[in-house]
Amino acid sequence: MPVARVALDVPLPKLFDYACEAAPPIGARVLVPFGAKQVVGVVCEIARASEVPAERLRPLGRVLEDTPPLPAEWLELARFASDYYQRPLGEVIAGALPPRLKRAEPLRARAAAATPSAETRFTPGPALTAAQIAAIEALQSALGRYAAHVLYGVTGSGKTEVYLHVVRAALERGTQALVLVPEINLTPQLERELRERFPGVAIALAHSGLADTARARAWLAAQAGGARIVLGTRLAVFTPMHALGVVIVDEEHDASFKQQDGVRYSARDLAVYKAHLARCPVVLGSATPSLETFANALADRYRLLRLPDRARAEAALPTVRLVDTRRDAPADGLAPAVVEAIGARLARGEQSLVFLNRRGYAPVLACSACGWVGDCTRCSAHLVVHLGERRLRCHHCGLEAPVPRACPNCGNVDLTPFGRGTQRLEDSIVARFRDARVLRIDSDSARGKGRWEAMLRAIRAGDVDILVGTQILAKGHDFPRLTLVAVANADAALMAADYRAPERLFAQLQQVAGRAGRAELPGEVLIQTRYPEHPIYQALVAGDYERFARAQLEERAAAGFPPAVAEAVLRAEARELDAALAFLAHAITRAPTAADDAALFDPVAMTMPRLAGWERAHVLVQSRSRRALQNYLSEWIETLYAERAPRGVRWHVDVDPVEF
DNA sequence: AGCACGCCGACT
DNA sequence: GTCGGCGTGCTC
Repeated sequence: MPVARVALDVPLPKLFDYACEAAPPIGARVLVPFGAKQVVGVVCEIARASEVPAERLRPLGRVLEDTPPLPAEWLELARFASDYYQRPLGEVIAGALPPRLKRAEPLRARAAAATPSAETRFTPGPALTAAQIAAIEALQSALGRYAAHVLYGVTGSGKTEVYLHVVRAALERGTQALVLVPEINLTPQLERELRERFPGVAIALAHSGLADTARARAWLAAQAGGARIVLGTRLAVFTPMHALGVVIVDEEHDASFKQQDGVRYSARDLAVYKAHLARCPVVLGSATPSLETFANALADRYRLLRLPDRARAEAALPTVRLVDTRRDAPADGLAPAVVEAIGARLARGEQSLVFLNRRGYAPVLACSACGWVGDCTRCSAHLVVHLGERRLRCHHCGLEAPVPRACPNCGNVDLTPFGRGTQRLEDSIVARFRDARVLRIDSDSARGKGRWEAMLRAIRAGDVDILVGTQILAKGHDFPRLTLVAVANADAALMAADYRAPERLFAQLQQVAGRAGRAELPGEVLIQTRYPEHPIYQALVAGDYERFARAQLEERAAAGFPPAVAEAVLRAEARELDAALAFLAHAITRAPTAADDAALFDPVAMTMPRLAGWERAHVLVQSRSRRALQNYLSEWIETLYAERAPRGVRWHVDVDPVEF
């Protein structure tokens, strides 16, 4: 009797064997008895016999036939993620499946949609630049085989147009395209563009904003091949595809591609592997490629395609100027030079954007009498003042409290908001520019169905003079009348004790700077800083990402940081920090010895030790080679799985971590 | 992770 | 007397 080896959603690094009369297809969803319950799993292997004694084998429940078996290539990607990210296959599969398919109730078949036409219609776009044509030709010639490309194009250089042409070429070969974007807000705009340019082509969306049934149906349409284009966020990388022909990762440098809980995968890295499995090209697009990606390009593992100029001949890159706030002191957050520049735009009927990457009214509420500070009880963070709703909010765990009328410690009624968020900045800008139409855009003001889209329309229609916003505004949008970007408080990010901080700050500022002057009007960027001589700001003024990236890579190599080395952490979480640290101290004694190709560091609390009531600490592991790191980790955690973690302590491995 | 079983303290 | 605390073991 054959044995079905089934992946189940349990934190155990193994498959579970079930007896069956006839072997179910590999990749089938099945309902199986597990302990006292019936659970949904996925058949990963068929074996002739099991190591489990026959009397303990239970019969496979039933095969769930409302969906076809998952393709071998899909299982292969899950298996790769399981090995690379050191998580049991069952957990990887459970994290990859849309929630609706983790339930046994059959998904009702939907009336077949109109059959997609055989031929691909493509609405012509703007005339292409020579650089765009060269990039498109290079990508087209790579169709049908695996090849990784970095599309390094300055803001406004028309990367999207390159994507569209490559998607077209993939569709014309009868294959599908997978397009990943970092944030859910970026999907509507790209979806609209895809629908306009590919009329009649079925597009499937894959992101967490979809209803469960819609997400499952999109998944099935992609697997069956009816959906020709799949567009989504990081989770879309797990969409099974019938005939994948090209993978595109837009804004590939963006940290959102790294999943920060559960299976901590990088969708960008898995996208590259997915393309490898499908033998198709992958395009990693960015104006500021991640250092990992840039290093791969320099090492000729990825082919570098440059778009050095803006696509519209009349649109020049914005000039970047530093405003030294030691000399030009800001009032209410804006230096006189910035106020003057905004005033000039108002006079000319142009738009300004004031960028402040901190939402809320003020980041801290404090008592001037006794020094009390409004802190989150669950996180090592201050509560942020949201004045409109009169609430204090933790931006990490979502905890909310009313703004206290008096100091909870000493009763003083004079509580002071310290610092400045977008709400406060908006207030002072409204007060200063009385006749201007000011719009604040951050994830608070954009919440609610259709709000974000409506705001974008208002900006494009010219109904707004001054925008105040966070990075939600920074990505991928074209505002033709926007000619000034002022960065209110860039220096905050310089203080971060994180070797990735310079890279992130550069990318963010370059990104937001790129909103200025995308049409015929010239753009200007003003960055307020106390450290105008800092190399990051100098690099931004020079507009020289490549030089900055090379310098950063040298620094990283000299200091022994990625991408010169591969990193992972073993992280522990507990109610008390000591319990987490004690577990790690014990775990270290179980680590493989005699490994001269991996270095283990001491257990330390994380930079933000407490999150949502859990105290977090970790042990860093570094290695010259990814393969060696992987072997080291799997050997190590095999012993940890075999032991039981102390009560109240949970642990996981984070490979290629971005949070320390 | 769940969930069962199992052995010791304050209550319907 | 038993409800329930969480320690330990197991899930094919």
